[in-house]
Amino acid sequence: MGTTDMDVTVTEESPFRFRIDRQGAMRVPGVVFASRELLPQASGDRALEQVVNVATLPGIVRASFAMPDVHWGYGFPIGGVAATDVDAGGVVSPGGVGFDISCGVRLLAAGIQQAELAPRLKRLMDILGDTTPRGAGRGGLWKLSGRAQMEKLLTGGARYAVERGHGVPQDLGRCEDCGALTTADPEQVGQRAVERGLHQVGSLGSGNHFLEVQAVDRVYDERTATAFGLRDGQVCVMIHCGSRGLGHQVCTDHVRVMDHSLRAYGIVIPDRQLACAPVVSPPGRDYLGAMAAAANYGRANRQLLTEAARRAFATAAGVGVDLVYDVSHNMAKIETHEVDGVPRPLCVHRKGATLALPPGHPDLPEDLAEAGQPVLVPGTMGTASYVMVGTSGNDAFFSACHGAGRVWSRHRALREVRGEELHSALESRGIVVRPSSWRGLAEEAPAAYKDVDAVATATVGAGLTRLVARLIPLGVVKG
DNA sequence: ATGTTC
Repeated sequence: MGTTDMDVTVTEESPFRFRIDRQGAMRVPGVVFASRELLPQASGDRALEQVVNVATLPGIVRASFAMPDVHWGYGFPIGGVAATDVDAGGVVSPGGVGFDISCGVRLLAAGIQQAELAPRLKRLMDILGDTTPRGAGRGGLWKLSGRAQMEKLLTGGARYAVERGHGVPQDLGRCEDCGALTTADPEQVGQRAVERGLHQVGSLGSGNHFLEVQAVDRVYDERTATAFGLRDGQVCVMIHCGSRGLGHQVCTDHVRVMDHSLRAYGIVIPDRQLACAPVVSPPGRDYLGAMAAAANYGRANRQLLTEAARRAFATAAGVGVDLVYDVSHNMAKIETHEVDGVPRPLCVHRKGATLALPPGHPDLPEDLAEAGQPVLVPGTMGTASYVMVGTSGNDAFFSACHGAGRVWSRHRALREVRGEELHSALESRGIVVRPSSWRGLAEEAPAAYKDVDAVATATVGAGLTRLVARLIPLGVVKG
């Protein structure tokens, strides 16, 4: 038993699992999967107050969950998972998804081993650096002709990109939802969002987004790794990006609508950033349709960047690249889960958290049914990344962590780190870095993040996932 | 995260 300086009391229930008891307006308890060292208040972060706030939302069931990489975010914590009962007044909240709708990670496996690539790595990174659009406000690889074509992309996601020649059909079997949510409603994506998105398909963006060339450093589960298409020493590519200005504008627009509709639905919340509406209300349905459309934009974005990586590997190394998996870690989905022994339709918000279905789950595509759903956990520059798989004992609606999790603000990172020095330090360790800006590099310094190895240990220790493979960085293209 | 402050 311990009390934080923010007056949020956490009780250790079992290793890597802490409970926040119900109090005040909380409808359910909080549950935080972490070690004591990973608890957010250890770094002066107020995310546990946000876990408490989320527990007050209308219709929330089971608990307000936090993953080991949890940290402060807009309204909801990043690394937060919350499910509401659709048929019992449950709400959907844009803040529970985040501004970067369908931000996510895609892992590619190249047909080459680390040792074979070594003499050609610098050339590969030069090509990737030159051909991967990145930076705030920058354009992408695919310029859409106008709103009509945008609506096709918002409906078809990665599937539409592949139909237009940007990828191969096999890619779609390795995308969550086969590359497109069927619930998209492009009409709910405003004109301003469409205009911002027209020229950004196939671009990394900025902040923590990146394209990284990696090698499989260790395989923990040979059978599952093989099912995913991974082997020891293999070169991989990890792409982390989202829905750019389009997703941001969708979130902004619908937060405003819901902020104005709170009174009409009699919703009382402790923080305006939790603006929400019943899932079955017009603002709720409109947001979910727009969110799904923006999610499909994010998947198409990662599909275009995959094609750029394929061209670079073909040129620099003469080898092919296969998609391992594509996950979104900023999403809300209507899913069926048992609550008190009864299957219920729930709106599951995962913000900085991924779905992690266990082997045999009926929602898995055929070729992953036996292995389970891949969970992709990027570290930070110069650190490892993990591939994990879902497990059946996961009571957080089959959810898992999404990365290392920030501990320093961007402001503090800029005070503590110089981009040029970080670049030298990484290059001296043999990691080839192609930055977008020195400032951006400093903001994303490894010291600004939690230890991804500790996050992985806590995630597995809490029973949320099993380890499959560990990846180490060879080269980074920074957004 | 974000045409990095409508």
